[in-house]
Amino acid sequence: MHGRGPWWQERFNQHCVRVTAAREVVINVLHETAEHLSATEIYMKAHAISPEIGLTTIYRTLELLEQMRIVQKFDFGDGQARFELLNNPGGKGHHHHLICVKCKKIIDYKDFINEEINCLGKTQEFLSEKYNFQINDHIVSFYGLCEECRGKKS
Amino acid sequence: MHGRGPWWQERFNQHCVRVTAAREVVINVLHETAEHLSATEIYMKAHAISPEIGLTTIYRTLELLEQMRIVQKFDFGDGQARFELLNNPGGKGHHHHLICVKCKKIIDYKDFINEEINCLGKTQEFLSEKYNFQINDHIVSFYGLCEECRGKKS
DNA sequence: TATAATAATGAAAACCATTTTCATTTAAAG
DNA sequence: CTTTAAATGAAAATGGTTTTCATTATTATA
Repeated sequence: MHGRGPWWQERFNQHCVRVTAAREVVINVLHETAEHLSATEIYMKAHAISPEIGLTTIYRTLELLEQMRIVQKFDFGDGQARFELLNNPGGKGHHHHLICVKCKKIIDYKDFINEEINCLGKTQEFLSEKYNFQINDHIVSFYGLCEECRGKKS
Repeated sequence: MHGRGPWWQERFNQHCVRVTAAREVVINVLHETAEHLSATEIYMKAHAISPEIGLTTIYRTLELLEQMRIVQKFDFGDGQARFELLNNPGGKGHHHHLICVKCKKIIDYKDFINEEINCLGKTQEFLSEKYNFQINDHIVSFYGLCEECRGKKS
């Protein structure tokens, strides 16, 4: 069923985008950690593997991967974008977020995912048709204050 | 049942935050448009009403309102944060987003909103207890490519 | 295999949204 | 009215992200 090469190869082909060393490194770095990495963090890890890769390329690659829906970009409010591989929404690694707006703490959760996925799935199907969108994935985030921050002033 | 003064007055009191002219203006500006305004756009509108209000205050006010959960901050990927009043999640104005990752087009939708809210409500209750969070609201966003962008290269 | 055409890259500079500093003003408490 | 702490504006600094531009690598074509 599956072709040769990694799962994302096909996406590259669809988008007429070349598979380069830098892009493979970025995907591998994300695959190894897969948790909320910033562009700079990705750069440092990638740089450790292939020192010739520049920060600019990291940014360009991440933007590309985002548009190909291989990567999801997040803003948790701490001033820098963060990225996660999104190989299979609805699959194993998929999770949602619980975010403290004061200290920016983030909790990944998977509880009730089935019910949520079910419900979101219906919505996705509907929206996809109504607005003629090719929907690939979604973000669900809950916002509030964690225990420690609830006490604080200002 | 309701006290005197606008609905957000109580929040200010809870958080020991002063009600100032600038803050009222910001809330009013958001109340009038209530759609995806950036800090600069809010500044311009606020400035038109009260020219003594500076951009810095706009930023500070927005951060404050975000922490008090009077305002929700969004990142749609166009390089600047955007803000919406979130007076009543589950209420009339509440909506979710459908975002094109290429052209950054945003569609507000309310379809299936009740089912989603319903389903998310259960999750919220569960998470709230499990992680001891005071959850005030949520974001649901679908990502993909719109009709026009699906054809484009690169 | 040569050659042409296009895409990808790195380094440095530019950009620009957001934050910080600091001196001043304003609001609430006693 | 006085005191104390919070809020503000202007200007400067910050720092994540993008652009520019010259160079290199990749794919298509002859």
